[in-house]
Amino acid sequence: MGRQPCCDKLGVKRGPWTAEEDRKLMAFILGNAGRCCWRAVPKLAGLLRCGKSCRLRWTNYLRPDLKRGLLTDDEERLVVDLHAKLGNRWSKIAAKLPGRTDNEIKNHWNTHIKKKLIKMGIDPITHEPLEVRKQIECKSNNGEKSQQQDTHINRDKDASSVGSESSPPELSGANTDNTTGGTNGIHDQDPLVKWLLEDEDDLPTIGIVEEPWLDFTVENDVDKFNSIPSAMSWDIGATDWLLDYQDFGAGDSSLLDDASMVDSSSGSNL
DNA sequence: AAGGTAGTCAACCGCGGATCG
DNA sequence: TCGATCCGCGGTTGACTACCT
Repeated sequence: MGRQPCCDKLGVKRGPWTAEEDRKLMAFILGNAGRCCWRAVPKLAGLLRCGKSCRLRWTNYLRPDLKRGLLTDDEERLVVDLHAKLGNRWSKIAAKLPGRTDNEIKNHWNTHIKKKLIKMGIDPITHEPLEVRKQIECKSNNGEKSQQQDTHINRDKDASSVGSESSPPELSGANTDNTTGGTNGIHDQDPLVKWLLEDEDDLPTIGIVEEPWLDFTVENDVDKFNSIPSAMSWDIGATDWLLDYQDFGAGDSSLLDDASMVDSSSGSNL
């Protein structure tokens, strides 16, 4: 493809992860949560991967708190609403859906929700009814600038624009009352946006647990983590998954190759 | 049955921001 | 203050699968 590899080291493995690699990564992270940076993980875990690849594999697939399977209708609606407010800021959206990853939501958006919205006659970019969009484009062609597209682009580019943009598109998807347009500061009063803008500390508790293993960054204080009992990570709601995972057995090379196995083991869905 | 096409999703890439010395 | 390093994010790719002809 002509792109430079993210890791210039020769011999770094790429492509799909094997069950053995998954096992190594899981074992290392669970045993050493927070004790080093991602860059050091592959070396210490005995993997021929770059740290970035390890982090991605962990956050998108191996994390114990992940749900698997299709998004529920409620989750889809929430994604649509959040997308209307935030645009393609998938990580922010994912942060409001416990157990879902930004990658998963992004994929689901592109493969499912986008089409649904179009079928419903809603523009997946602006969240305006397509008829309204056509009218706007007509106006735009007559010399009037289309605020809709610009607004969305700005939102994508500038996180700080949320709540300050001049004419944000209103909620769409389940909410069809999206033709009212916005006024300055409208998002300041929007409970959804308020919620979105809350600090991570203020996340609602629905389905969210403390996740020390997720705080696997270089900033973590090594001593602090050393002081945490090694079993602690598993006392907070994700142990069932681990138990199921372990039940597959170390000799089961097909482990995790089949996503459905993980689906059934996680057993959770909204 | 075989080949082509579309859909899905895991994984990769490069950029921007945060942090550190 | 500045440069180096690392991480996280969003966009994109490509392998795999299902469906169609």
